Amino acid sequence: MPEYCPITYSMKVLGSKWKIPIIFKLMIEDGQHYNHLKRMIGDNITNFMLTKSLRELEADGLIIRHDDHQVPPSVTYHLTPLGKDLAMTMNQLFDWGQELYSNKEKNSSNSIDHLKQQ
Amino acid sequence: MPEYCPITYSMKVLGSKWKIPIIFKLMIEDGQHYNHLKRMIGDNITNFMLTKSLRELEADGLIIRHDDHQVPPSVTYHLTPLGKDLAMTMNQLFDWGQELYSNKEKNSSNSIDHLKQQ
DNA sequence: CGGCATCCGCATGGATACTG
DNA sequence: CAGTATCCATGCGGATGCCG
Repeated sequence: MPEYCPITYSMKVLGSKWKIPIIFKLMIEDGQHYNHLKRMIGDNITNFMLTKSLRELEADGLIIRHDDHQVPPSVTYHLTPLGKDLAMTMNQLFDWGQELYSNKEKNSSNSIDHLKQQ
Repeated sequence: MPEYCPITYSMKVLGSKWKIPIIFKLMIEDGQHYNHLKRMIGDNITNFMLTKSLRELEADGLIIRHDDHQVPPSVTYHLTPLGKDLAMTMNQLFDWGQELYSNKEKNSSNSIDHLKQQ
């Protein structure tokens, strides 16, 4: 059964744990090498998950894997136009995330204020 | 350890399976009753998951639960301003999802074309 | 350098039955 | 009508080790 809602479909493609960080890093600097990407993400991603995520992003047409066929291996990853089109949406999600966060902070401090008044 | 990236934070809040459909339905028609919402989503969501999702969305400040304290029970769910602020982002994700989908279709038909040429 | 193979724990989500 | 309470399956993601 196909996925009819484009939003749900987008969430499926972007929703796994490391996809957004990867795309975000490639937006900052396109054409990064595997290990450079890994270091930028923070080194807490395993090789397995990084490779898996990159292959899926490639299959979904968001990035392109460029292999120089050298020894030692040299592979770079680039955003496709489709991948780059995510920039605007990312910015909006970023802004909304900050709003969400400050909203939560506000609620927390309200609870603290409530305690202080006792 | 807090979540420092607002985008990743947003994805955590919106990422579970039924959150987006729920918000989307409330955008179409705000103030829906529990069972009406359930029917609109398609009846394949269980009571357990719907309740769980609604409670989490409420805790995150995206929706408000309004209980009329009647017998029989009458409960409606409304989007908060924060929830409504998602509309623009949703629209962009919708457009991008369609782009993503047509991109995939194109690749599929290319494969078919390739086969046809043999 | 840029991966892949394997095993495994745990969280997410589903099925079913029951209730104020 | 609007939920709860349990139990259970699956799959995502992590840990570790090996490879061309």
